[in-house]
Parts: sequence; C-alpha cells; structure tokens
Amino acid sequence: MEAIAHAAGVSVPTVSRVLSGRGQVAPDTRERIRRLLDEQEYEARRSSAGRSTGLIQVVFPGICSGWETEHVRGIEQVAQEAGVGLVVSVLRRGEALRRGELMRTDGVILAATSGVYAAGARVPTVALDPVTGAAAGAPSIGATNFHGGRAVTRHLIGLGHRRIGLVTGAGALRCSRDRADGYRAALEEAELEEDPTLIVEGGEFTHRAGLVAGRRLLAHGHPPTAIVASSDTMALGVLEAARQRGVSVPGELSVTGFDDLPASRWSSPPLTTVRQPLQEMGRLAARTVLRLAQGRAVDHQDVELSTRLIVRESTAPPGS
Amino acid sequence: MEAIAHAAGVSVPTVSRVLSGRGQVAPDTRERIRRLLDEQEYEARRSSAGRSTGLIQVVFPGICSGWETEHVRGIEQVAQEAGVGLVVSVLRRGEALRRGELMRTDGVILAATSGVYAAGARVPTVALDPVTGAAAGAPSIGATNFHGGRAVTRHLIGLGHRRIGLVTGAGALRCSRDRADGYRAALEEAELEEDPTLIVEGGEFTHRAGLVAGRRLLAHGHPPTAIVASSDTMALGVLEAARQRGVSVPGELSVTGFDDLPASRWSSPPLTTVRQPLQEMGRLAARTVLRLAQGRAVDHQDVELSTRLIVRESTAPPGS
DNA sequence: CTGAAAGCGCTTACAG
DNA sequence: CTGAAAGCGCTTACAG
Repeated sequence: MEAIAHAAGVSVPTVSRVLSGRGQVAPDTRERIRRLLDEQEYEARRSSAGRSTGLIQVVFPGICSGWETEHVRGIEQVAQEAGVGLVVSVLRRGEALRRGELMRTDGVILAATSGVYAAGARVPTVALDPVTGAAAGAPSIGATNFHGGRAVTRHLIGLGHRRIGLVTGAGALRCSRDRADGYRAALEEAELEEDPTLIVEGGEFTHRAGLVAGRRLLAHGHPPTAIVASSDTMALGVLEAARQRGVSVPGELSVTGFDDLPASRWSSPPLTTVRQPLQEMGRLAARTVLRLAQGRAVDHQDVELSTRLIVRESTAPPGS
Repeated sequence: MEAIAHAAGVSVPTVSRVLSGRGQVAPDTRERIRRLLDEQEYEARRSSAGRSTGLIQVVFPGICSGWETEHVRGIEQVAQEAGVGLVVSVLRRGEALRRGELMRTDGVILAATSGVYAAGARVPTVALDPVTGAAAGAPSIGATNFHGGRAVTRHLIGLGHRRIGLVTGAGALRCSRDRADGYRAALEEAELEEDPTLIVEGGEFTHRAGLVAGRRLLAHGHPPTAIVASSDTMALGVLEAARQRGVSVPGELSVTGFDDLPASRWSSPPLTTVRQPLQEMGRLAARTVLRLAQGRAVDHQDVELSTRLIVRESTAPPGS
C-alpha cells in the first residue's frame, strides 16, 4: 500500500480511502490510484498474507451437463466435512481468471480447465480431468479413460459389429484422446481396420455436438452399425439423430456413452455406457487440495480411478 | 479479541496464536480459548466488520438434479459480471448452517431452503423457490406455479382426459402446493370431481419418488389415463414405471413434467412439461442479493416469473 | 479533497 | 509456554 501511495504521489490514507470506498477522493486521484492497484495486482494483506480463507474453489469451463453437477456433489461433501466453503467459478476457454479471484481461496481445483491461466497465482492447485500438457506440476485426478474406451469398443466387437463409428470429445482434454486411443486399441486387437471416415470430431461434450456428429455418421454412404460417443450427453444427441432419421436403436444401430450420468438411465433406450466415478473423483480432488493447502505432501502425483462398462439396452448385435 | 483474552485469563497475543495456529500454546489453554471463541461466535474483524467479502452464497437442500445446475448457471453469470465469487453450499433439511459460514459472505440465496436457520445471521437474504412461511421479510423469487399446474392440467382435459392423476412434490415448498392448486383449479373449472385416490404425495422431487408414485397410480383398480408429475425428474420416474408395467406412453398413458430441464427433451418420448425460467430466476436472485448487499432497496418484495406450457410427445388423447 | 497523527486489531520477534 | 513491547497494515477523526 505504501508502494502504491508512493507511486501515485499521495499518502497512505488516500489509497486506503480508494480501497474502502469511504471518504472523499478527487475523481482523477481515485482513477490514478485504481489504475496502479490494477497494474500491481494489489491484494489486501488481509486476504493473502498466508492466512487461511476457509474456502476452496473449483473452476469449470462451463456448466452444461450433469458432469459438473456430479463433481460438485463430491467436492461439496468433502468441503462441508472439512468446514470450508466451496466457490464455484466458470472460466470459458481462453479467458483468464483474474488473479484476485484465485488468491482469495486456499486452493483451486481446475476441472477440465487449463492451468496456464492460474500459473501466476501461487495457490495450491489440483487438475481434475486434466487438460493436455497444462497445470505443470499440479497433481491430477482422472479416470482410466483408455480402458473405458477399449472396454465399450470390445463390447461392440463382441456383439458382432465390424463398422463402428467414433464421436470424439473436447480435443484439449486428455480424457478425450485416451478414450479414442482405447477405441483404436480395441479395433487393432480385433484386427479391424480403422476407417477414418467413421471418426468424427465432436469438439465439445454436448448434446448438440452429438446430434451433429450422429447425423454425419448416419448420412455416410456405408454407415456404421454402432457408434461410440465420447460422453453420455453426446450419446443422447446421437440417439436423437437416429430418431430423426427413423433408425431404430439398438435394432439398426447400437449407441454407447461415457460417464454414466443419471440421464443415461432415463433415456430410451437406457444407454450402455462407461461408468466414471465422478463424485469420488471430486472427493479425491477436494481432499488433495486441502492437503496441499495445509502444506502437506500428496500421496500420488497423478491418479486415475477405475472405470466400468455398464451394459444397458442401447447395444445389441448388428441387424437384430 | 481483547474480550476473549480477558475471559480466558490470558494476553491478546496468546489468543492470536490460537487463531493463527502459529506458535506454541499449552493444550489446555488452547482448548479453553477455542471454547470461548466458539461460544462468542468470534469472527475476525477482518471478515465481518462491514467490509465486503466479494462473495455471495447459494444454499440448496441437496444437489440431485438439473434443477440446481440451471440455477447455478444463472447465479454464476451475474456473480461473474459483478466480479464477486459464488459459494455453493448444501444444507440438508433440518440441518443448521453454521453461522460463520453465512457471515463470510455478503449475501445468501436460499434455494428451496428454509430461512429459519439463517435468521440469526444478519446477512442479506433472498429466497429462491421459497419454503412456505419461512425467510420472513426476505424478498422471494419464484415462478407462476399455479398457472403452470393449471395449464398442463387444462391441456390434458382438452385432449379428452377425465381421470388425471397427480404426483405432488416436496410438501414444504410453496411451489409444490401452487402446482397442486393449479391442478385442482383446472379440474374444478371443467367440472371434474377430484378423486383423492388419484393424488399421490411424492414427497421429494426425485426420479425415485416419481417411480414409486407412478407404480402406485398404475396399480390403481381404475387407473388414470394421464399423470401430472410435479417435476421433470419425477415425470421421468413415472415414465420408467410405465415402461416396467408395459404401459405405452402416450398411447395408453399421458405423462407431464414441470421445469423443462434439458433431460425432458432427451427422454423418450420427449416430455410435455411446463417451462420455468430457472436460469433467469437465478440471475434475478443474484442481482437482488447484490442490491441488498450494497444497502440498496429492492424493486419488488416477491416476484413470480412466468411459466409456459411446452407440448411434446408424452401427451395424447386417451386410448389413442 | 488531502495529509499528519492517533488508533485499531492483530502478529511477531524476544525475553524469560 | 507465555507476556510486554514493538511493529504492520490499514482506517478514522481532525485540521486545514
């Protein structure tokens, strides 16, 4: 504060008045001081001076589906048990989190969010469903996406499918690539050749993206008999595309999801999918930031919790 | 702090050491001071002395469905625009929020949560989907639930239904009662007699509750030809009950929901429902707490945003 | 509208 | 393990 006052050519009390909003300050003086506070990313000692704020924060790239909800449930449980509050923030891709926002909490969980934007703020950080290559040094928590992708694809191959489409997820996330790699591994071990025209980039884990990709695959000259979607919401979009085209599921087309959100049980037909323990991942992420916030060491740097194939009614042998 | 030190028979620095956790304090001294801090609900000046914390808080009775997600999306938008953080908490019915948790924020949105537990804490409060009779004095934000309940029931009557079942929602919430009253009003204006055996208390807005209530109504000696569920998740449960019993929807049974969650479009058949502007309600609630937090007056004490009937494919004339 | 001075709540070496 | 004293960051009357 003294530095700011000096730089602005005013006394400390004047800076204080600007900060608190109490008392009279000339408009241009106020403006000059504000600019300096911004530039120097000034944070009141009160909130950053090593004292606990009793808060942890989770950052999502958006709140669109049940995925975030499940994570929040898990994280909130642990936060409540630990007596700390949970701040939920949305940081759209490309946006930078203002530094003050991070500094006001004891730790941050970056859920499917790039750590780059948080690099400067020295706040304990954990990556939940980490973005490729980001959040260097931060512990990460994911699921065995490769195994999950391989397991659903094997399931379809086991049913007799030979032309299996893939709708990929958000490209920046490691989980998307791992699922696609699992798909490829299953094809390879069954000695099925990969057909690049059956792989559609979904781009985002949304119903809309699944609908668009599903339409494209169904319009294929020699369409697949099964489609592996990279998330449940995408799979619901693929189901919608099938419905619109009058293609019956699972009779003419098998469809699979990934996540096992509650909605996957409520769709019709109920989705065959890969269960990710989203709540448990949230709980583990929360426990991990809390450990870091206490200055304790973490047991494991990078953890993947296991996924499990859930067979419901959206898959069947081809042409059944 | 001086008062605590005096009561504990120690000096101010000793109390400070207990608070910060730094430095040595004899176990029994620490215990005695801790107890006094708890008793006197001590809050560091830093966070409660009228200064803004830059945080608002939303409290839910649980995080179970897309309902909370939609509210959070709206609230988060406004919070982000205003540059304040959003704390999300869960307060199960009957639990009391610890006072410190509320005091650390500038304002609280009680979403379907009783205000009783927040009464002591002098924090600006807004009720979102207010609980009956609670949160005295706090502005409230809801939807035109009565009109919505009447509109769907009229829709079913218009299709020719005469035996219409009702699955009620969470009894403590005003929205549940209003929806049921709308149902009754529609029956009455059509001069249909209310059959109490066709009204089942759902108790909670869950898939499970809808499934159980749906089973009961379908096992009725003279079953209804249509069922009005008090929420989308409940309606999805009713659909599941129909599927399990081999009752086709909408051929043999029409089913309606309430909310218009994304999942209502993805079910099969897609649900006829009543749209509530959940995100907008969240935004309004957030703007209202922020106004209160600034000490400004609120435009309207109690607001109901309008609902709208959305006709999809889960309703049809009886026996079609 | 601003600063010098006093003050407030809390923390931090230091001494015992 | 604890307190007296100094100190830190910030705020608040007060004077001009």
